[in-house]
Amino acid sequence: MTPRVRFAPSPTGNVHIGNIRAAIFNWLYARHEGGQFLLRVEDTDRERSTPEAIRTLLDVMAWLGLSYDEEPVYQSAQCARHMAAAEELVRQGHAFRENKEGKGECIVFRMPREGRVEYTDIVKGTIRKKAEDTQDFVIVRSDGNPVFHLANVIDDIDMRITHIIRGDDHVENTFKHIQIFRAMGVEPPQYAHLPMIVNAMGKPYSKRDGAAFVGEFRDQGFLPEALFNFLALLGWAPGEDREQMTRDEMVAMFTLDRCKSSAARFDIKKLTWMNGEYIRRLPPADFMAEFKARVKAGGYWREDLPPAERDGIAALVQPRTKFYSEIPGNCTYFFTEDYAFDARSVEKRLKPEGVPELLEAVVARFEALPAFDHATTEATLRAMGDERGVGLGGMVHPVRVAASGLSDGPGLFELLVLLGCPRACARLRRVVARLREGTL
RNA sequence: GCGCCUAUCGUCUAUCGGUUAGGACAUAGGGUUUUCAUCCCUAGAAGCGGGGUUCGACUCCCCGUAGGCGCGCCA
Repeated sequence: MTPRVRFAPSPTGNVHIGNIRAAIFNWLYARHEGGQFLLRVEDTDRERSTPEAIRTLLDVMAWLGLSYDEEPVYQSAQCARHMAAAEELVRQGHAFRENKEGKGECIVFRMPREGRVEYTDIVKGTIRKKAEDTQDFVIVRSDGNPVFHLANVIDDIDMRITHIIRGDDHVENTFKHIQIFRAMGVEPPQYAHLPMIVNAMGKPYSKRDGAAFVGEFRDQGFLPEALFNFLALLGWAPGEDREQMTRDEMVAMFTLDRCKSSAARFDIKKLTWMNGEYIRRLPPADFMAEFKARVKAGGYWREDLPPAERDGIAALVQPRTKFYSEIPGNCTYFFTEDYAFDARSVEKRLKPEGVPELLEAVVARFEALPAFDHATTEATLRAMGDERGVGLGGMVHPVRVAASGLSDGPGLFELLVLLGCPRACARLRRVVARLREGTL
């Protein structure tokens, strides 16, 4: 029998990072085992389960590449089936009607009165509980609607789910669930409860800890591959010190018995590092697509940019980008003459005595150059640095700040060549003028 | 309160009774580079406490301690 697993979120408009991690583990397990990964939308809460919320859920799944194998099941459509099951349970004596607190008649499921209830969790081992520590629970509300436990189990039966991989917060529910399975005459599936993801304080990860929803990571410019890789490593380690892996590699190595059972802290620094790794390895065309979109959104994009210049800029920005939302903030000077000057850099590199004269001298030499390329610009500044006894650095720093407004970024000569001689010299001249006016 | 679960560097983790307890992120220092990023090198950094079992415990058992989860006519 091939394994069938499912991701069963309730669509609330945002998909929490902990939730999607469960989806990832289910997906990896299914793909590793050659089984099926199914999606069940638990949309019984009609208020929150709006079409937009469902849309968001599907978008997030697609973004992360969490492909599912059959048409999604919408739980709201299964209500009649749930009720029929409840009636059956009453008929069999596994459940009974009761009017608690005068709210009207509801259906209560009977838990065992003696002995113990236990199951073997693939990641946590055997978990057991004395029957006396369990309690009967409502499966159909007095308003006639099935409760989560009932709906969840009946749907899992109907979908022929073989392995339930979900968050740790469900371990207690599992005692209830396996009893419903048995009462329905169905052998319970295998369970694997994943550790929770917690924040830097070790508390449950929430909105207050920064990005908590998948959409926020996407907006900040994290790559789905990086987020997927990072999340897969929270509670799972393939061994052999493997960390950065392709999706195929993860699929090949994923097993539930290598999952840990203790909570994992979400370390945004490591995610950021990993994202930088993924961005650096991106094919230039892929980077360009996002680069262009971000620059455009920032209002800096110029359609008239020659392709060579455009590609050159992206090539310089790509290796320095850790996440996309750094764009275009870290490279506006490529697109506009009205770039911002970093105050500390100006103070350190442009304010010292003699800088205007130095920049003027650079302009004079640059404009006399027969060719304006990496070799000639570097040779020029190197020679000037030697003549003045300030070294190459003494030339590069002021020129960089004048030309870009910043003291860090791509190599100066790459930058100058991309700007071209006329534009670069105009920038230096403008800086000289502003320094003399005292307007910088 | 009751029940269940968990416990290795600051963080993610490896270790399935015998290791100088390994790797990665982060941090610090150094090298390369015109800066930044990258890259390379180096350093510091861990088995919660107490009992057992064993020739030998991070590893198995028990007791503490701490934390998490659950105890809804929420999901």
